[in-house]
Amino acid sequence: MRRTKEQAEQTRTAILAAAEQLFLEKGVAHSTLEQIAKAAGVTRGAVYWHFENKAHLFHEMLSQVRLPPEQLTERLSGCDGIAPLLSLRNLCIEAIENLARDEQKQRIFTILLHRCEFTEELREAEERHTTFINQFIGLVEVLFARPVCQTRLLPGITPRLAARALHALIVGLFTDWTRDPTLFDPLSDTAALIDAQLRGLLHEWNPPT
Amino acid sequence: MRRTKEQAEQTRTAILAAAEQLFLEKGVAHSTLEQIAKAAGVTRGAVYWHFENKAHLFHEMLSQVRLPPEQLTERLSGCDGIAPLLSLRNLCIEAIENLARDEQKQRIFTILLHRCEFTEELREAEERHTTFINQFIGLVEVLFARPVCQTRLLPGITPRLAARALHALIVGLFTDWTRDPTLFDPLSDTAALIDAQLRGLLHEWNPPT
DNA sequence: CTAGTTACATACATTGACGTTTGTAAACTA
DNA sequence: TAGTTTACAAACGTCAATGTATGTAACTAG
Repeated sequence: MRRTKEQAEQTRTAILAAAEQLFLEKGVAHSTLEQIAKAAGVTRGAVYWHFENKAHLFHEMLSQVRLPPEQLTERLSGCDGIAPLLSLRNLCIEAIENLARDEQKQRIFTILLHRCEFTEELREAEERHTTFINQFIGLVEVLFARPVCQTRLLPGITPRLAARALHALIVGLFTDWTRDPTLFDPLSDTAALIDAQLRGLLHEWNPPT
Repeated sequence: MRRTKEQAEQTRTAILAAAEQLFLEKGVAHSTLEQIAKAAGVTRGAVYWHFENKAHLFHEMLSQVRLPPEQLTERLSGCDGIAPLLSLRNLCIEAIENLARDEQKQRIFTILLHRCEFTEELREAEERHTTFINQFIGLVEVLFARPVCQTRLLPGITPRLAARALHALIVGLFTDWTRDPTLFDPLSDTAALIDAQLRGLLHEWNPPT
């Protein structure tokens, strides 16, 4: 009954897909490897063959959507041109719209935000997540601190505060929307929401309509 | 070894406190009743005497900080006076500042946001949570929809969108801050952050300094 | 063609968490 | 003050989940 290499790869992705679904439905801690195996049409033997344990399986699942850190840095510090703020704005809008379009990302972010406890065994995954977030905030702060940008910040708004505000809004939108997708339509409302936030942070923010 | 009534109440609160601490450290699903009992200086017998099971214990823990729905309604629809928007603004600021001052609230909200999976057994708690959030958003939307307020909304911003934006910001700030309390100082920065958001939603938002 | 390896399935042993039951002193109550 | 109830502790039985070990058929390299 041994499978060929590409068949093995298929069962591996089947296990990942089943885990995704079960984590979403019942939470990470409450999903058992037996259930995952069954949902994938295999036994636990297959799961243990492809993954060390549940934590590693979870980790591999996250790697499917996590964009490498370099890419984020590139995108954010690459906003060099004439309009770094506009680039940042478009990046944020893109991020949310991508989430709205990619169903797998939706599932995985829903799991991250609502269906998992960051405890000891998932510490590695948590650290990656935290690192990513801090990197985002840091890069945005640096961007806001550029002379061209900083002069446009309204009184009382520091680069650091602006970066925090923007990230909080994005996280909040993700959180609310994954909890209840009928709350708003990311594909039509995101730009207005991001622009509203930026309008409150900057002088004369007039983005393209 | 039987205790008096008030001693019994003490062990009850001791169990709740121990649960709070353990949920925070290891997550809800990964905390066992045995560990909780031990941390409270009792045995599982005491836990089962005071609480039906872990889900009910969790629920009771939440009830310690959840303000009753009527109170929220009262506060929000009670913003009748001359300046409903200012009342709303102050309410939001207060909420975050309260969190910053009350360590128990911090722990419990951290658990809610980062240390629990909303699965079948916690469904009741999740529903209460969701209901509360939806009520908040609904009430804020109604507030923004009042003629006095709606005329001040910037073009492209509907009452619904404004309510979503405000809630998303607050949730994001809670989420980010409970994850890393060094990110900003709620007691000094909150007002600026809320005002920035409102400034992006409304005409001529000039809050008191 | 055959040895070795791969990709699993199956079986096993262990643990641990839960819920329940029983025991029991001390505190109430009449 | 005797009986009753309270507030637990301690012991029991059960089951589910994990990790591991073993079995095995098919693929593959030489």
